[in-house]
Amino acid sequence: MARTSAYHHGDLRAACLRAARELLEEDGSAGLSLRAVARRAGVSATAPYRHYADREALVSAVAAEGYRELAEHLAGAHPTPSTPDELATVAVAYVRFALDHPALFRAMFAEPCDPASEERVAATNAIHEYVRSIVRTTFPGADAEALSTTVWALVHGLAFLHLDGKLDSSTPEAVTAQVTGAVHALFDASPALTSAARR
Amino acid sequence: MARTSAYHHGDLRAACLRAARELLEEDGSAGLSLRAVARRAGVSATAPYRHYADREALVSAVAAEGYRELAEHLAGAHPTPSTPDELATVAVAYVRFALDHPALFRAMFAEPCDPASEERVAATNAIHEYVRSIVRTTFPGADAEALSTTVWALVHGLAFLHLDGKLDSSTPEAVTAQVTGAVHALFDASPALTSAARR
DNA sequence: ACTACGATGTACGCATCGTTCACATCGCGC
DNA sequence: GCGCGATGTGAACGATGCGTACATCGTAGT
Repeated sequence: MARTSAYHHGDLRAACLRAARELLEEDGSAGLSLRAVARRAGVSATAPYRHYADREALVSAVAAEGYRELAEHLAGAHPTPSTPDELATVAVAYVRFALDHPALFRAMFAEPCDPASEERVAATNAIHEYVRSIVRTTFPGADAEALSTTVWALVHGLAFLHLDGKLDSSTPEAVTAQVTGAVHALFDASPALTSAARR
Repeated sequence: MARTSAYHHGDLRAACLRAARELLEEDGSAGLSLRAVARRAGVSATAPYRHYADREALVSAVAAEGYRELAEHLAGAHPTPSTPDELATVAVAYVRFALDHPALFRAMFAEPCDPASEERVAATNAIHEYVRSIVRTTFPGADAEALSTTVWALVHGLAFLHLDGKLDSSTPEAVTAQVTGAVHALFDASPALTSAARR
């Protein structure tokens, strides 16, 4: 905590983000108050306003960070997926991320997300583009646009259903099996999709 | 507003629910405060506490009502879907519902949803069972459990992605085409699923 | 007919929150 | 040195969730 002085913090912006992340993981979205963030950063209640216009801006920043981490996490699962199996691995990583960071994942997707935050739209576009590129290499003949949103939707829906306890998330294996099965169900249709694109 | 007296409201419970629904559609989830609900019902700020333990309980009640309406809406789209096309119609209705009642839909799914609310889990179980029954009649040979959660996840994900503006929701036709296409992509795999179940 | 009681609302208070505004304090460029 | 812009402080306002004590009603039992 490189504090430049007793008065000035040094890097309040980053400290707020870190505090916000921690509060999110600890107390859920409800616990994320600007005042609590300020408290945790050891700073007055109004100091964060120097760096974030309002609570929404802070949440957006946290969400954007979450998007970046998600992207890293997916890339970590498999750098260059090019088969349905490898794609399934990435899908499992997506759902795992949601289950490992439930409050963060909800903050990323479960809020109105005013489109004004460019940081946010850029990050989500990156995710979409990433999925698109995977689909392109995995199914060169298919309609990449349509198929990528379809697979994204499938995985995204699985993540939310798991988060809401609608699906069996008791063991990592159960989740893996569920997600892998669902992805394969979709990809067994790839020949049909491919021919449809050629038609 | 059958008010039994100037003092007693008559049916505050129902009035609160109605007010909450209205506030949700008008101001989004953030605008849903117990005090605002009380105000709209023309009653003191703490009166609703007689009927709902806390804010969370009210939201749960609204969400449960939302689940019931969703079920009705789906049934209205097609009473007894038994082909992929008819199932796609129901899927479109699902996404439409989300887009027509964004705040309500988010309240239904985008919150931690403590599993203590039986009203809520019962309602969501009903939805899941409904999907399951459709899948069973549409694909008698398939693994109904696996396939139904897969299709639910697909549609659910599409709904959220549309809600978040990640997909083109500019015209109803675009939404319909998107959802129909995705569902068909999944169902073209049904023979594979069926054989897998038999294996 | 009266009365006691349980259900329903009200009045009031407390802690917290988001946000604003005037002011204090620091570091850096002149 | 020193002045100015960036950064952080403090008090304050209105709104919120929620708890507690009290008021008011319909009604059942006498």
